[in-house]
Amino acid sequence: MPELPEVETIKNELAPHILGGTITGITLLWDGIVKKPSVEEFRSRLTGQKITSLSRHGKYLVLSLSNDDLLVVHLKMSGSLLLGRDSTQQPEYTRAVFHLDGGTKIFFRDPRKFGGVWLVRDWKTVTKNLGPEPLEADFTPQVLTQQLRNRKAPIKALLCDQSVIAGIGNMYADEALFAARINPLRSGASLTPEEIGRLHHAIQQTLRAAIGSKGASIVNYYRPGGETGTAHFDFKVAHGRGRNCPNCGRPIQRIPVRNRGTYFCPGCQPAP
DNA sequence: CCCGGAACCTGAAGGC
DNA sequence: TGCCTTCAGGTTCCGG
Repeated sequence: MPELPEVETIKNELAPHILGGTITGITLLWDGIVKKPSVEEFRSRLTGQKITSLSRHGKYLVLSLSNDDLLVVHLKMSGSLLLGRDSTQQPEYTRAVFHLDGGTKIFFRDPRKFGGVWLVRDWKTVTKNLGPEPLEADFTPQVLTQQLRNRKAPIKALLCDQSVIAGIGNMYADEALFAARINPLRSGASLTPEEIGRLHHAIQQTLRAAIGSKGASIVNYYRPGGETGTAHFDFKVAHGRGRNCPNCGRPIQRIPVRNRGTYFCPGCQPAP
């Protein structure tokens, strides 16, 4: 499931292969992957454009093009962008292929058809209300305090809310809360300044470590070269069904929070 | 504005 | 062996 560390890794590993390349054509195997504009306009505006830069905003990947259009990509839960050459066999569940001059291909593989691409002038029209980037210098404990102020929802749900913080999803929310020793059901407003300080540190630490490990390959995450990441080997609680807490040895618990599987240690993260 | 739940979508895995 | 249920979860939409 691509979250911030996975999308960051994809951006970094895609860049050297596609930066400066020109899109010569698009093969669509499932039209529904194009969210905006129409399929016809998407194809005509994209063809012939040079890729001038890559950036990431939250879980969105943005390719800047020479005509000032932006190709915005969201992989949602099961999407991957795989590099290939002319001779490469098309992976199963490929929904779109971007052909570049020189023979490079980018396969958008997405078994569950949740992902999408947009061709827009301003990426903010796609990402709507994106909160602060957790790894930017301006993401301070004060900013986190402000984002959680007066919020009654469980902190787990708030961490996964892209308008509160950009880029965190189910896995890293669980990991950050464990590292900060905060129960996922605590309300945002109930956190003390000390707990917010711990959480702020835990979020940055968890995301940075995961980027260092090239992302977590629990299910359906592949890097552009087809390799997996290794961040999940460092997970303490996330997807820890049947395992014990590495700190205190108690069984890791799984509870639903906003219909999402939430893993935590009842000893290290005491109930509210 | 805030909150929680449903819907979207399909393959993998486990139970009986 | 095969059918059924559960799980995986990012985002948007809707009702209260």
